[in-house]
Amino acid sequence: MSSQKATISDRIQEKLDALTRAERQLALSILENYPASGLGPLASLAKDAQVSVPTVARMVQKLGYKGYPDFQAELREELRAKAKDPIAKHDTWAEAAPSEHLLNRFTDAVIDNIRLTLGQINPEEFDRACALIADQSNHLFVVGGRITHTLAEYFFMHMQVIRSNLTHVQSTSNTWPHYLLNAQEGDVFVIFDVRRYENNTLKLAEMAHARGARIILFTDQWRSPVHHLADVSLSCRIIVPSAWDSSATTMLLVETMIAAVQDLNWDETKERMEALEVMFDQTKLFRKFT
Amino acid sequence: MSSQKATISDRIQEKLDALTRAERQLALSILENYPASGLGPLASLAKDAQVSVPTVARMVQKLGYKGYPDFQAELREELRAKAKDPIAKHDTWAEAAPSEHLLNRFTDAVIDNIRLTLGQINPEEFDRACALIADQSNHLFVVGGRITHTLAEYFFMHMQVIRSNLTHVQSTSNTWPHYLLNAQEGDVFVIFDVRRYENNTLKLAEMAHARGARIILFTDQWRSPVHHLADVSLSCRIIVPSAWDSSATTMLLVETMIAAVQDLNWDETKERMEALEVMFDQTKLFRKFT
DNA sequence: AGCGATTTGTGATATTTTTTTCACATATTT
DNA sequence: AAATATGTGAAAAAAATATCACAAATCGCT
Repeated sequence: MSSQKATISDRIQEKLDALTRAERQLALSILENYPASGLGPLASLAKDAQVSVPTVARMVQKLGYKGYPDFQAELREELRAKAKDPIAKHDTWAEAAPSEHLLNRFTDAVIDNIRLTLGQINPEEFDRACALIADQSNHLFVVGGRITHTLAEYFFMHMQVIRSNLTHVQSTSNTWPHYLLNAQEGDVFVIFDVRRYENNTLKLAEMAHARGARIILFTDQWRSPVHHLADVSLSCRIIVPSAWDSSATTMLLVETMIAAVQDLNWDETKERMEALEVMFDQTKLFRKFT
Repeated sequence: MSSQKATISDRIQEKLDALTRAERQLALSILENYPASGLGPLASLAKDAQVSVPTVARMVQKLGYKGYPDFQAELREELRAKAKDPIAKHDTWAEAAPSEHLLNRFTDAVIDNIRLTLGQINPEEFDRACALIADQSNHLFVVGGRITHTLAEYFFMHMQVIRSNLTHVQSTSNTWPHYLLNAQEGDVFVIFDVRRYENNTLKLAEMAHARGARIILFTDQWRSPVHHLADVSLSCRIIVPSAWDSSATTMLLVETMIAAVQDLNWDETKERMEALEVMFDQTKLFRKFT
């Protein structure tokens, strides 16, 4: 059911035959660089199309709009819809459920979060962060807060396999100052801090920064205050139709980073992974996967 | 360095720190559905961002434009340029990165996982699971394994706020048989088990099942053997271009379930949540979010 | 080619909308 | 407590739009 709403572009092309010479000239000019030209003032559009002002006014009414602003509003709406589109062709994600079902609304929101988050990411920064983390000559500290400690743990757990020389710090714990005693210039802190930002985390970041460590921050769209101290800030959108915030997008980034670091260290990691496999087989802790 | 001219989006992000709270709120709103919202009248933009008209006027000048129309003109120009650039037509997630960049490949895979996972979900089963979990007369056990224990913990942490009468069990721990002593008919087990499936988890499930408990299972596309015992099985696709599997989709489902259960128990939870808020404010553990 | 009908542009004007800017009260932050 | 930021309501200025009448151009047709 491609009930795709007809775009203005479609509408123009459809009516192209019913238009007069000057109007057609105008129409083609609109399509020329669509939809940018239609979003400027009427007079500019007229000038661009080398057509008079009344012609434009007459045509938009012919197309069925109340006036030029009306026409523009729909163009903007179209742009809005298109921006969200890439995969939004799905009317629903869980097709068996109505679109108002939480499954669909929640997923919509998460996809949106992913889209917006990735759109704002700076790949160079991301790569730089991965390189920092992959370098085993720096000690790696992983820091999580109250909500984020599961993400931190997830990240830490994988890093344990990928590299050595790392520590997991829980900022809500009161033992963390001890860890800092070992921190030195050049060490790397991966810090998770989303709203509501935790003062402990900020303090820890400040001390780490003072000691010359580099900070990679996973935060939300409003950015933890830690980001002033961070070498690389990755801010994720976390809004969902829930009383809670979503960590799904952050999880995606974390996993991507794990994969990237893994790739960088593949030569060594390979052996570790294989060793792990053997160990699991021996202990019969896991079933063999076929 | 890319010779791409800096977009307004870039510019906003760059200056994000130099902006005040309301301005930042506005800036994020502009980025929200970029660039459509910036192309409408100033007043609408202000309304969308829930910000006053002068704030908008002040910000665009702060960004270096002579006035709002000036700002809009550049937005249109950008749109024009983008439409002409054949390379920009690529639908990448991180637009600043080539489509072969891991950020894009990984995200593609996850979106795919989400799509396929949601497509296979039975909403009635999902709702049934939520209802079971929301019912506080059943004791709730949350069970995680080696990899999944972070997800289990995440789920448990939220459930602690939403309801009482629950226990977190780690299947890899050897203390879990003790928990089972308390399990009785009608109790609910939420079990996480993805490949490689863990024998301990299976045993635990068997015992729980034998005692008449009901099982809700989060697993992967190949399904843990536990699924034979489960009342509701939610299987998630977890394949990504990495040596590891992805938990992002499972996380999405878990969060959706948290939101759904939250909704079901909202009357009671409301108070708990508010109490929590007050507590955080008192302890000054978190900063006030505006 | 030439005629009538239709379309289009011109220039002006009225109308509406939008932008800009104020001063000041209220919030918020430091 | 002081400094800074923000919203309110209003009003002035600017810009954009909608219209009009009429002349010029174009078109369709014989």
